[in-house]
Amino acid sequence: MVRKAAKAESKAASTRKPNMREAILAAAEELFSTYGFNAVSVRDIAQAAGANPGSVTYHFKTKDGLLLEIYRRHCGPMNRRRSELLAAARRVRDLQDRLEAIVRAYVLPAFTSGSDLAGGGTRFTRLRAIMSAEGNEVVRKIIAQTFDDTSHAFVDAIHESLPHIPRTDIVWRSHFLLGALYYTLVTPERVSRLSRGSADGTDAGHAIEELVRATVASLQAAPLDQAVTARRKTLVAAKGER
Amino acid sequence: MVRKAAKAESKAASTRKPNMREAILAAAEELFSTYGFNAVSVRDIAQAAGANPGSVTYHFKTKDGLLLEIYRRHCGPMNRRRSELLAAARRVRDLQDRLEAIVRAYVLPAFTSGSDLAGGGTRFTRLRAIMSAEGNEVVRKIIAQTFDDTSHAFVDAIHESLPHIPRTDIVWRSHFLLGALYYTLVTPERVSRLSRGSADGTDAGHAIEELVRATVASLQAAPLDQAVTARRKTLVAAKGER
DNA sequence: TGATCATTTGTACGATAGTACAAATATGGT
DNA sequence: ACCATATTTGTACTATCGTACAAATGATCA
Repeated sequence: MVRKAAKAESKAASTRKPNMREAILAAAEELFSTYGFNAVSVRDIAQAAGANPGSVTYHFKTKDGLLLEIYRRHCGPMNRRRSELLAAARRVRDLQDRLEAIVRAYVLPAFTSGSDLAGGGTRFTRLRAIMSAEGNEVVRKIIAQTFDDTSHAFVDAIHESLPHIPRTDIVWRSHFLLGALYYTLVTPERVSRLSRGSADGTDAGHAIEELVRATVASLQAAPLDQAVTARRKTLVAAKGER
Repeated sequence: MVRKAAKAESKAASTRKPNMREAILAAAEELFSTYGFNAVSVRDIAQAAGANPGSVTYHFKTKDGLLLEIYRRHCGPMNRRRSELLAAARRVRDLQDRLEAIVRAYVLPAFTSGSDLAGGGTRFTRLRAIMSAEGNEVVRKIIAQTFDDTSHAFVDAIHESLPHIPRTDIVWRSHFLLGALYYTLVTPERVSRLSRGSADGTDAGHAIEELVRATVASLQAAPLDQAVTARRKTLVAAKGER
């Protein structure tokens, strides 16, 4: 039915689909990032794109190939943007300001895509969040070979701004940052619900600010080793914890 | 386990041999929490449990019903444990200690299940993480009606310990906590990888400590509204020192 | 225009999905 | 031991999955 309507329209106005390949990519990105990879069928994507299932096979060979292409499309611009912002952040003199700039350089490109239109970055990061949960094998390889370099660069930069914090703790806290970022994009309505309407989880700008502030504070916290010893003094009557 | 209905008619299901039912539940929990709900078939579960596909239908009617039962099995004990720990935490005098105890009361039950075997809590929380990403409708209802109460209670308790922080910020930061918790359980190997082996992402005990410390620090951070003005002061002070 | 190549369509195939259901079997009360 | 019922098994039905492939259609250029 959709196909028929589209066909009729194209005949009447002679407005062909400019690029079916792009339409399929856009539809797949939207559907995958909303329902997950496994829950979306090739036919769903084709229908949403106004295309034929066979076209998907033609352009991307397999469903995994389609996912791969989506990643290829976004990873480059996003990590390039991150590198730029990170380089700029490194040049900030004030240590406190520099740390915040570094965190912002990591978070910002996840919300604003450098290549696509409105919400492109958010959509792709939501997709990454879902894929990391579903544990797709194709994605795992891309992540390891594309994002780990970036992550290492950020950990190093943060470590420079916080020399007294062990690298291990910085890794943990950066990991928490990514988890918080993912979760916010996956279930933004939860924030609205829990705050009883006083906060809007879908407000990307506000989410970034909250996330940056919380992360900077967590990064500056005393590392565990010092914490435990400092804590031991007052913590005696609680539990016989090892 | 042998619950007997008091002389009721045929409908009372007295489970004489809980083995198979339990085996199916355990297998489903393990598979769902590893590969996601959509990627696992009823036949996979049956085979892993050493059962017949028909048995799954008999005991749980549908695949969704099986998922529902897994949630029912864990939600009660976990939230009860949380309430206990939260009540104890509220009685802590020192505000700093109290805040940490509250956060710990939220995190701890997610790792250690009160009802099941070793790793039961971790497994179930991993399942929750995956389900929140996949966006299953059945689960969404349970979450909203079971976990939001608990979440509200924790936000309130935290707000009592940090009266000067607006509730909205506490909601955001608690949200980040849950995201970090989920992500750590879903991809623990990433921590090991990024830390180049100096940290073990699967070490639940250590993960808890890192998470609690980071979260407490983030909760204590100046709220966003005040951030700008507070920042001005330190900037001026820093200028004066140099 | 007609030939050539790229793309889209339509359809089909084998595999697997969730679930239903009758037959077979195990179990507990009397 | 017998019966009633709870459970397990085996199987089949329908729907949908990813993908392949030939035919139809569109576009490009000599």
